[in-house]
Amino acid sequence: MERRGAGKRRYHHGALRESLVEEAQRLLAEKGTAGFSMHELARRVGVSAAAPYRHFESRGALLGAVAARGYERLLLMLGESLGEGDDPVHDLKLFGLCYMRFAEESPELFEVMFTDRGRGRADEAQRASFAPMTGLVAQAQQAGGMPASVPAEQIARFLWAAAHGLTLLHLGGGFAAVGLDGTAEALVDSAWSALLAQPPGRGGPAV
Amino acid sequence: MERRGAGKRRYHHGALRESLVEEAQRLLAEKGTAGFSMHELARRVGVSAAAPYRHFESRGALLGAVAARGYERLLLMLGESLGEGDDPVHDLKLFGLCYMRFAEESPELFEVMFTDRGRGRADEAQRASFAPMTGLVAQAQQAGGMPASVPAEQIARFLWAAAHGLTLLHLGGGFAAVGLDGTAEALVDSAWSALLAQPPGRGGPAV
DNA sequence: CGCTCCATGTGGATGACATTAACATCCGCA
DNA sequence: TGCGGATGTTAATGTCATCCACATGGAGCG
Repeated sequence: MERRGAGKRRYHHGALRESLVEEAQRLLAEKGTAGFSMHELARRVGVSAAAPYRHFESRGALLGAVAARGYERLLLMLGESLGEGDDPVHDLKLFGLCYMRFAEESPELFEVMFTDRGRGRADEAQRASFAPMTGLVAQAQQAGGMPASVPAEQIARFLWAAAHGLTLLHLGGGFAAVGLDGTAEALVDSAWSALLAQPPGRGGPAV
Repeated sequence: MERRGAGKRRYHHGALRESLVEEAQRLLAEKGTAGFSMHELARRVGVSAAAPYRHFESRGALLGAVAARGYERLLLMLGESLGEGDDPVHDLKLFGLCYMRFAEESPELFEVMFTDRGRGRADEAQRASFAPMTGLVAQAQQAGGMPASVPAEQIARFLWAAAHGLTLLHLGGGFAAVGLDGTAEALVDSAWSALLAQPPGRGGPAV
């Protein structure tokens, strides 16, 4: 009840929507996706349990907003990590690294982002964070750092999937369960080695 | 013991544990992980809401058992799909394909299997389904179908992650959101192409 | 054959949750 | 100044997970 230190308790919060999304991130990080509840969120923000429904249709919608926020942050991080390099192959690696770091930093947020079956702006955001990869791959192909025999989009999609899978197995303890593990850096490194090491002879379609 | 079709209602179910796990899979497939509830499960099996707790410590434990069942099935499928081939590289591809097919067939089960943060025999099962890959990679390396400059386990881990990521993005609509999509087969194919296509010049560590 | 015991079920709490409905406030605008 | 809708509040409703005390009945013992 002690909102605003000055003792003035306003009936109207004034910036509930925003506060909700922010606090939701914290609550999520604390309790995990499963432990997250509207009731507790409202409690923390100092508002009644029904109030959030004036701003979000449902718990899912609220989480959708949180996910959107997450995508914004991810995009920001990706942008920062890339900016300067002029080696697209290197940038692609940084991309993967950044992806993993983000997930490592806020696993629950990451989960919400990719779990949000309920649609939202999520698709758009996902597209936005994927787009740069295709560009980088194309650059790499032109620079001769990557095989041009496969469409850039296809390679990009594969790289994305690899980063995604690496990330999830890492977070979920999949690698540990199998007796392998390591930091995000080590994982991306090893993935990249596996990827760039060339099959001998010809790259024939053994399949 | 199965349902006495016309007979009397037995106070003791006789095979509750088993029935629960079975029905849970159906319920899960129907309602999804989030929609799954102990109450409804009990209702469907024709038993009181408390009964399941005689057999499982918690909802999580029940789901853990379902996950274990899932791993069994996955292992079976993997075993079947591999059996005959003598080309390890091809087998690896089949492995990925099988993985995706399984997930496509029972997305909720798949989710439960890899979401089960609560531990259980899951680790063991995961290890078991991963193990064959390392072997196949090693074979492929010896046969010259894969670069030997990288440890087999590392490559296997990477392939696993790739398959996992491909699967999740496929299921979650990630690819569709980005304007790319396709069947499991097409996805694995394209991933494999991307993987096997050789970088030109030298495979130097650009990074 | 009858009796007792324990695993397995039953009913009925408890406390949390998501979501809604009906009512209260108050901000901004005519 | 006064009013209407946006934003909050309280008080349900119905579902959930889980627990407790009691019921049942099959298995083994006498």
